Amino acid sequence: MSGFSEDMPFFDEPNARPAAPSGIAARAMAARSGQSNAPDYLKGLNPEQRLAVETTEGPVLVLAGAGTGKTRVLTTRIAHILATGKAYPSQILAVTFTNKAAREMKQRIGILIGEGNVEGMPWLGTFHSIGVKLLRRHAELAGIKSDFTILDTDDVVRLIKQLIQAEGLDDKRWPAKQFAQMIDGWKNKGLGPADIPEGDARSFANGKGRELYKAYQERLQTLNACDFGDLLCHPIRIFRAYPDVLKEYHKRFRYILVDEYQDTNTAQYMWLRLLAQRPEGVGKSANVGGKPISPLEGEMSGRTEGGASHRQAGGTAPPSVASGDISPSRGEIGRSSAETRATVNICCVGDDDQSIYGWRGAEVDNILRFDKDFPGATIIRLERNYRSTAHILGTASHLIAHNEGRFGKTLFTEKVAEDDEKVHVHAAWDSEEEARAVGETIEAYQRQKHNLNDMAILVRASFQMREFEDRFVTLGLNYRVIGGPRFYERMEIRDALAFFRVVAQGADDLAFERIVNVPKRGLGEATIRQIHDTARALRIPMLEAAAKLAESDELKPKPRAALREVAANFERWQKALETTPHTELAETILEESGYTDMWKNDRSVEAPGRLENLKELIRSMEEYESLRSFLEHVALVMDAEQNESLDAVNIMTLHSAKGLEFETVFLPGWEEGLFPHQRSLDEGGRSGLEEERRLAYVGLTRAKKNLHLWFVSNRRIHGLWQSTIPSRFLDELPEAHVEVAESGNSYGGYGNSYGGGSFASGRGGRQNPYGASRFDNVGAEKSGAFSNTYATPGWQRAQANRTEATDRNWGSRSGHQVERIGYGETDSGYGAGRTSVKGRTIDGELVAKSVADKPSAFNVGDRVFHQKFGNGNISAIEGNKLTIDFDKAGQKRVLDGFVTGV
DNA sequence: CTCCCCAGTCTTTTT
DNA sequence: GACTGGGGAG
Repeated sequence: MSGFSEDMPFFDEPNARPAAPSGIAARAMAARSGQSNAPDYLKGLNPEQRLAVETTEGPVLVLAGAGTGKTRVLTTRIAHILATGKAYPSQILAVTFTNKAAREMKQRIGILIGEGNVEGMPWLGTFHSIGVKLLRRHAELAGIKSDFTILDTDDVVRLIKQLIQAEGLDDKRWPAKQFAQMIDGWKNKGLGPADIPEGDARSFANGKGRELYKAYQERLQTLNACDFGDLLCHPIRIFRAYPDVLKEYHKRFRYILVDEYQDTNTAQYMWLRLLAQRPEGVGKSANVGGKPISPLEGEMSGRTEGGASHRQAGGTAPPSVASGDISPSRGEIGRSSAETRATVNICCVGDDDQSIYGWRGAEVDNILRFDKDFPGATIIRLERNYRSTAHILGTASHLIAHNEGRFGKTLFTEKVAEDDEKVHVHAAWDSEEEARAVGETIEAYQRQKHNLNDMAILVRASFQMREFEDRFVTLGLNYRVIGGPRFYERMEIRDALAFFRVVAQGADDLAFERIVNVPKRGLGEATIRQIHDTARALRIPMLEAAAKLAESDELKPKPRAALREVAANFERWQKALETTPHTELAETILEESGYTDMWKNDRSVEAPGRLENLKELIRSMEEYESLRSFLEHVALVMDAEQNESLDAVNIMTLHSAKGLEFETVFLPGWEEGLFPHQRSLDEGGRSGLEEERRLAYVGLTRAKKNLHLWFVSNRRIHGLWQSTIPSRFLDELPEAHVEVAESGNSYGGYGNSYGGGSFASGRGGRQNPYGASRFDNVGAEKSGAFSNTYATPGWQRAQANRTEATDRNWGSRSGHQVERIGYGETDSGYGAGRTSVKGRTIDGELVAKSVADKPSAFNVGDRVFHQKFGNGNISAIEGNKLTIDFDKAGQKRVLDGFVTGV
């Protein structure tokens, strides 16, 4: 609750060190009393874990393989430092990447040392949230005020677009989004406008890249705003320019801990180095290495002057250039006697094999280079896996062994049960069958009393999710999608926040622009430009400018009145800010602005959900003290909460599955082009492939007991059906631990080809790896159960699209009986829209049979129920397509097979 | 100023 | 196939 503990005076004392045991320490000692043995919190750790916890001094790298108790080590280590009185909670810097990880750590430390004491850990958080904290304290050193706003990606893109237009450039030829990504990339490397490579600068906006970047930074400054990258880059700049400030933090942070170190980017690396790198060891070794300031300083100046050449020489890993500079001096510190090395107590935990974020700037090199960066580092490997069966581990290890350039770890487990199942590999004809078969497998597990919550489907790309969702809706199987669009990224949330932002900070022009004309008030481009110009000319915020304009006669009556109302509204709300509780005020704002009404009057399907989200937003505000503190958290912290109480299958991407574990895991889509993804191969070459392989490794190691991989022969990509070949990763799995499904939910057609040594035997000159006749036979045996697969739009279209080459594979299909057709809940489902016109030429007969021969059993006015949309009344019928007015979801067109009479 | 249609895009994602 | 953003028509 009190955020003041960090400002406790003892930091000013030179050799401040808790002399007497603190409350926690005392308690830990009490726990230990009576036995000379380890305290409770150390019990149950294996020897390696314990070493990682107890090696508190000096640099430590913990290589923690999947499922080896990484978080446990991290949290216990903190507890240990606290309990032994080595530092106060406020003297520990612990950084994570995600809020989720930070939250979990806080919670688990709380369990170890008592809830109340975690409050005293103000420096446990994400890189960004700690960055904000630093920046709020020293904002003026970065040229902004400490109440700066944090812009998210959307704001940034809009801002850049304005700048591009202001430069007189074509914003179509030079997309703002692309430039935003470039800036992000530069900031990930810690590069300011002056530091970026000439080539980069030239490649955008007719060579104006650098100017644009500069203009962008200036604009941020005048807006008193930061983007996410600045939250790291500003502190770095401050630390470098103001050694005194840095020194303050050197004194403060006795212990530094970093989670998921393999995911750090260059900027985060620099940031850590600055904080970990002590020029002097507690008063004694000021002249060791002869460099009073962090050696990074040298790297810095080098880069500013000869940035371009430096970068070329350094290739993709600029810091390695720097580490060359650093190592000698560090070496001396490292070798110097133990008493002077109260310096680099940094502990990084990570797994090079789980580095999957190279594409957003993470440098695996950071972790691979750790012992060079921090000479004398202790490297501890955690290889004892507590999660998965031997088969799963064996499979994952064998796969990842195909990568070069890794530390090399071999996970092992001690629990080997005879009845452990091997890893299953299944083949399916197309993605729909894949979804159907996975659904059946899930239901089979469910019948064996497995919880849906313990099962997960992990996909490579999010478009794969849809088919599973569709299938599960028709099955009535509960599922939850994890990691979709973030709560605060939704339009209504962002709109609402924009209102709040303007109220809290009248100078927030971006927010103002977002909502001046929301709901529509007839304030178009022309009026807004006028506000803009006035604001620029008078150097005042747009809100003020709007108020001024409303009082002048420069506007036509209509916009003038509208603007006057807007200005008056904000003035009123800003006044109320002092007196009204913030949740109440928020509600008032949304009411009075007409925003809630706007959605109430909206007939679209999403409207009710949006209103619900707004309510949720207000509800979540209650946890915060003020509107301002809420806004700060919402920018950084807020994410959609999931309904944990519901028993549901989890669907998510492989990326968002990192760090999670499930009893049963399904990994669909193991095909060349999708996984490994073609674009990774094209853009990343060999290292791209290796990152994909690590992603596969992450996927495999999520499973505790049951693991099912799938690949299909046909997949629809960008709306087109394409035949695919099995992923090369399947070839890299060890036969001893893998079992190719022969029957059951999958067609067994592939079994033999695997037995022959390769799934992908047909790769390259692939004629017909799935063997048409064999496949047909299997299909025929099961026609009763499976035939409806071939009535799907995908099938229809595939037929329409078929070519000479694929023709014979399809040959005998069309004779199958059609039971039900199409997707249920999308209006654009089967038969609707343009494609049908073309598609029918070939499969006209089939369509005619299945659709036209089945007149709808419903009548206009009937009350029906739909799995996804709930209850509604039929308002029109056209063949088997029903138009239904749903009570909640609004009007929708749906096929009759998907509703039942009520 | 607003609405609608068409064209272009479609890996992964945190903060 | 589906979604977004821009341009053109009303």
